Amino acid sequence: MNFHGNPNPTWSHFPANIDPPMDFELSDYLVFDDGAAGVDQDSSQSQRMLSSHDQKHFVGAAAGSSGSSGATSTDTTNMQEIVKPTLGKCKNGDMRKNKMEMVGHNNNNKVAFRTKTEQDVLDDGFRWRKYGKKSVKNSPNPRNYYKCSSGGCNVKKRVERDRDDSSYVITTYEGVHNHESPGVVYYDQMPLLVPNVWSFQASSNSSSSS
DNA sequence: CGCATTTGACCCGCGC
DNA sequence: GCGCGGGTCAAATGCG
Repeated sequence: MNFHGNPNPTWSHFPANIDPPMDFELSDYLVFDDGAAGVDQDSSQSQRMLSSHDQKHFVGAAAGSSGSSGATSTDTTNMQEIVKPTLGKCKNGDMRKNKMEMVGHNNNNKVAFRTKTEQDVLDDGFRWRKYGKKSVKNSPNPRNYYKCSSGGCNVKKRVERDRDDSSYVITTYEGVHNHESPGVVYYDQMPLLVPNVWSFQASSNSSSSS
């Protein structure tokens, strides 16, 4: 995959007041704090069930466009809603703990998006290296696993198509980038780093909710 | 040549 | 204890 040649914008770095020039539709946005891995195989179920949840926030503040990595094709992007599930399913963070460890608890931040797009992989401005692909039982579509290719950055990402509506892609981010993205957007002299936004949201959510 | 992708094997947790 | 399912590794391969 190529994020650089990808005509898609870095859709995740969203300055609040910029029109999202994207050709997909962000349908749902989930924040999983406290390391709860509720997204997993239940991702589609989660957000579906979450849609009935009353904690919804519009994504406007975290949405926008980056336009740095070549936002070209665009059409309409409708940010719909942010749902904060705060699920507590917590399976386990990393089963291969003997081989790799979660560096810091930043990795506990999990965010899942459901995005309406024809593309399999959305360009979020970061460079991802695919390290696995797996067919999951709940979905006819394979799930792809990516790691941030930046050294020292242990952010992971899962991408799968919605089993019920293949026009939707469910992207799950795990962890927070400890670096700026190649496609970082400077907005008002401030680099907008999506992971930071997520981190902020997640932490603020968790902190404020308690 | 370096980096990304592919893909089968392996590991681990969980449920029965 | 065993099987299943999900997640990760790592060698091979391809591409720029």
